[in-house]
Amino acid sequence: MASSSAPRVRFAPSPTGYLHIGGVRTAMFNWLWAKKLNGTFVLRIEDTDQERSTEESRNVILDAMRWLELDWNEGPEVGGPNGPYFQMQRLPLYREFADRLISRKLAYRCFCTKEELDEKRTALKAQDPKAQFRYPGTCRDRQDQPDKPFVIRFRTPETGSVTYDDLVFGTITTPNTAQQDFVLVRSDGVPLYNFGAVVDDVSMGITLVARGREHMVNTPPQIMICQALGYEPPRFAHLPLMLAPNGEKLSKRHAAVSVGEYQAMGYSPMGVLNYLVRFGWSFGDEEIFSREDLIRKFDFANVGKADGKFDPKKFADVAFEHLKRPDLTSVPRYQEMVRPFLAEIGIADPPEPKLAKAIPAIRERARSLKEAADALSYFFKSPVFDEKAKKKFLTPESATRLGELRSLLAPLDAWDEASLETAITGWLAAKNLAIKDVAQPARVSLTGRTVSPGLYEVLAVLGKEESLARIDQGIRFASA
RNA sequence: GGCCCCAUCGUCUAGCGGUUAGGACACCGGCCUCUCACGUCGGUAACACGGGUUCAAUUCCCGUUGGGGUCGCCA
Repeated sequence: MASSSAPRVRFAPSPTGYLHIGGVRTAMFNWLWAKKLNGTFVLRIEDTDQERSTEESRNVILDAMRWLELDWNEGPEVGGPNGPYFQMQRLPLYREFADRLISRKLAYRCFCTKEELDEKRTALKAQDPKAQFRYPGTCRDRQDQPDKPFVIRFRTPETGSVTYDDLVFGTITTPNTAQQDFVLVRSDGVPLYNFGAVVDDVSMGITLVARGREHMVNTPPQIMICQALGYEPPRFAHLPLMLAPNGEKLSKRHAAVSVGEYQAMGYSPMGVLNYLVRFGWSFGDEEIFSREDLIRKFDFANVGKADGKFDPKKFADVAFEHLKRPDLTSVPRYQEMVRPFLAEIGIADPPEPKLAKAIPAIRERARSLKEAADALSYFFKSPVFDEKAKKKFLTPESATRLGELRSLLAPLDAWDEASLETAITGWLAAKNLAIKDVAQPARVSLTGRTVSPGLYEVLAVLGKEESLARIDQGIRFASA
């Protein structure tokens, strides 16, 4: 399927927590690029931090990816020709690549202990807090000491520079003096990020690495490793950062940052994706996109360079737009998404036809699926009365009106919105009344509250029998 | 501090030498209206600063200022 020009991209989260919305944006940009160009999206789990990696976190991340419908062509559970897709299962490969570098003197064993180095580092910092500690090169040319544990360090060239052409930032040049002899493999044989990522990227045939700008500093060392290994480096695209409203690094201190929280709040997957895609990327003046739109329109050429600040209000609005518009969220899809939220409030199995009729009535006044469930509740359960509303609108005088309304409705055969409107407006005209004279008492009777969709819509969704029963109850309350 | 990056309304952004600097969110008014929404009309609001280049700079170059990333046997 994939032609030779089709990109191979990847998303490589570490399973050390939830899936952060910044990570979602990175994953999505990669995914969009693969979809657009018929490429391959690889999901790789970077679990080399054994202290912090957990299986639970891995599952949370995979679930979030699935919820967002960012499907991967190769990776956990789907497999693929370049597996395994968990770094801890690829240890022999890293060993092999590291040995290659050592035998060519491009890397060397370092027997300095972490303690020794930490001591030197803290001593230096104590002397001059602004000084940067660099590995002094103690083991660069030292003979092997077979009994002692060692890390493997990269022999960084002392002159020259690394230049690459970033798809977003353009040409970036970094002097090699900015680098030290960094560690490739820990003393326990587990690779560090820069080495593991490069070995995997080259062995998995990754052609473009798109990731957050915080990784820009890792790119020159990674290119060095890549070239030392004898591979052509992939291309890079760094994405501007999503900061908190106050300009700090966005964390849970500032806002909800995990996908799971937005799912729980009742945002739709496309609501989440649409907000995040517009963060750093634009397509003229367009704000709202369907998934298909995005695949067609996305391009790294339209990714901006400036960091931005997260805006929960805008996020909520974009999410709402997706829920509101039938062209973006079909009624069946809406039903499927709102059902878990209905279940949460005790409406376990709402009948499909009624739900399908109710959704168009509430969708433009529910900013989230959670609000939608609430707005839908009285269609499926007895209304819960707002006491203040009851007192204000279900009065003895309104009892008369409600009685008349009931008499009007009781003989009606046609019970659709248009017929109800015709019948009721005719009656009002004959009685020289306005709809507002009867709407609120009727609304409170039918829904238990003062806020709801239009009266005719509510009646139509509720059906004749239920509507009459609720009006009767309203009359009883009003007369009491 | 070293290295790297960035700079248009409060926020997300359009703009790719000549525009009344556009859109969206938020905010403030009006309209619509059976409530609430939706919708709709309008308003407030931005090119950080200083030098160049050019007939002409928001746009190109340099500097200043401001902001950010990163300096681990984390990723």
